[in-house]
Amino acid sequence: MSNLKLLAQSLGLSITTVSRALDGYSDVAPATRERVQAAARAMNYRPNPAARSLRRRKAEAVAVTLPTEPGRFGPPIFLNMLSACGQRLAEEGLDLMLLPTAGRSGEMDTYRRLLDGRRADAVIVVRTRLEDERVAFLKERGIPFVTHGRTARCDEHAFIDGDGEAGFQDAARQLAAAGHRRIAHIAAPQDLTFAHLRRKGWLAALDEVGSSDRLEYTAPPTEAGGYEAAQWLLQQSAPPTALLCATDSMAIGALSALKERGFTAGREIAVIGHDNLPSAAFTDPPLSSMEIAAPDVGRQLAEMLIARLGGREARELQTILPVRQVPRATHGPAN
Amino acid sequence: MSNLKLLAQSLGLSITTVSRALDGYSDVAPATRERVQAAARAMNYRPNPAARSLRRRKAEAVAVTLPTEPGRFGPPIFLNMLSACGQRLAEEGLDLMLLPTAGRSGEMDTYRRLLDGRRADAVIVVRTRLEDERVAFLKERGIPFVTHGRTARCDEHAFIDGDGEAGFQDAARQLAAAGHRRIAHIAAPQDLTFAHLRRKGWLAALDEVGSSDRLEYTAPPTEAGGYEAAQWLLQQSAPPTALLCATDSMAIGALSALKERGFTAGREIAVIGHDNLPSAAFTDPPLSSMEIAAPDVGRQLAEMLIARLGGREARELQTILPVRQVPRATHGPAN
DNA sequence: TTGACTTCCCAAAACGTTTTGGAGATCTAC
DNA sequence: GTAGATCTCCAAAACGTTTTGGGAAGTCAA
Repeated sequence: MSNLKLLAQSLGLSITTVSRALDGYSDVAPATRERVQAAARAMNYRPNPAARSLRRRKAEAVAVTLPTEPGRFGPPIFLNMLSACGQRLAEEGLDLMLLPTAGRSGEMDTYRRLLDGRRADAVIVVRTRLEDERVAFLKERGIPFVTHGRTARCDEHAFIDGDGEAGFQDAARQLAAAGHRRIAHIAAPQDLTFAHLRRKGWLAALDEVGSSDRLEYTAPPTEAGGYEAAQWLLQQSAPPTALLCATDSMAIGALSALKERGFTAGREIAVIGHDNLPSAAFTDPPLSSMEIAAPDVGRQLAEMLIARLGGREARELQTILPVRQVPRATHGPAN
Repeated sequence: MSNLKLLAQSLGLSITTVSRALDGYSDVAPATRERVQAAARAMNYRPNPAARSLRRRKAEAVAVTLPTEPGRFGPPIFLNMLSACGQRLAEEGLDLMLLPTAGRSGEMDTYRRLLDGRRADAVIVVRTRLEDERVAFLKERGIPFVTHGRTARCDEHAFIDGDGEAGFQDAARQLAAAGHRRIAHIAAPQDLTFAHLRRKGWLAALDEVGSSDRLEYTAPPTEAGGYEAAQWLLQQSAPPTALLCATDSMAIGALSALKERGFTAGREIAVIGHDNLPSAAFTDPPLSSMEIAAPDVGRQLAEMLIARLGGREARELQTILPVRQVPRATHGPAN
């Protein structure tokens, strides 16, 4: 549209001065600065982002890579988080790029292209795994990044995560206190960090209350996975009286399996999930769940990214958010 | 990392020739071309995107703006669609930018910034409204764009959409054929095009079968909205025997309301939704729904964008995808 | 008056591509 | 042999910023 040259000409100034005036340098007279700013507004001048990032050698953009496994992608609220994150980044003049990666093999290719091409100044990594090659790669290259979820070596990088371990420990403890003795866990694949930690919390609570049963079944983190898991668990010789599910999606599948076998969740068998999906309040019976007790994970994520880009140490940017129980109707006592 | 200058030096060629060799121009000798390409691979050269787009005067990026209304954002599968779209765009060297817009007022600001700054060559508009100022703005500016969903004047722009009207007409017709006489509609706000069209399909079917009842209730397209709508409809003096819901989320809320009043969906009262959410198969009873009968809306969206950027006329890029019924257990006959 | 300091401004050189407008060979046809 | 065609290649000029390294006035102290 309009550029510095035009702006400078129309003001009878040099490009340099106009540029510096807009950037608020101190070596331009206040009067001139205001004149320039007014003119810029009038011509609604916007710096050309390509030219700017060419010169500054920065992309002024953050990328988030989306592992597009066959099937669904993560919890449905995920887009909301990204959206909140993008909103905060935009305030800082940073674009948010969506980088879908096809399958786990293409993932690293995408990363290489991304970084060789300097298309982003920083990266958001989601769906972290305990041993995450993406994280290793980014650390080796020295690119700032923040992960959504922890890894085995997360003491060495910035991350934000909910305290799923404590959440599951709490939940299992409460179930035990309510008289449950066989508290089963419906687990998600254990290479995913969140799944690992939630299981760990469950185990810790079992240790705590001295229960020796270790009923569990691992399945994909979907409704179908939860259904399959519940089916299997219920046909054991000593079936569980409570199902602690890695995600609400799985819990919803489990509810369906219970119903099919004539059980009422919350009476014969307790069910608890995690994520507090919008639909959790509307299952039958309404699903007891838990959720991260912060309204703005996306924004916090952006904040950490910005801090990291500003040079803050990764060690100072490690947030574990508390998880709050959302009791509804399915966590009832053992009968 | 490495640039044309280095590459040219190491090959004893000029920058021009290297550039043209990589772009496959015909005025460079085949032997040279291959030598250059090999060297580029070896040094894993990637053109600097900022420099390229500065010179080409193109952003090599597509933006999608996300209206972040308070609360949830659209159907949960949405991110999957974007992901598929981004994947196809990446093959074409186009980045996908996420542009969250805060509230309906900030929306146009975001658009102006986006386009004044030439940050994107094309735009994806989602959650279209019947009278959509975003569309008007883009058309006025002459920026290529594709909408996901129709508008009142969609004959003048590229769009992709499911045939919700036919889907709802089918569904209502089938309900009538099964003996239902009071088929109510749980509508989403009518400024949203998809909501308008689905309602229209419902009305058409009622006309067709000569039903004069026009039971309906409009609410936000969420579980809570569906719950509220069902509550209201069921306490009318002549309550409906079937609930045709604008979305599965609403249908899930409606199911919950039915249960609360002691009804079994699919027996006393039929319920049908739209979207075929992953959880629809696991509600109690499993929710009858419908869905777009195409596996790759996201990819098709990308394809249209690419065609549009390639100069194809908007008129030739208007896709209405058929909607397929997904009968489960809640569309049962009137008793 | 002079020299040192400020204050305000600017010309020119980057950043890494693409594109324009040839230039020097080599070949073809007469 | 020579005029033109044809093949290869290249120097230089963009694209629109930011940044470097001053320079020309004006101010102040001696």
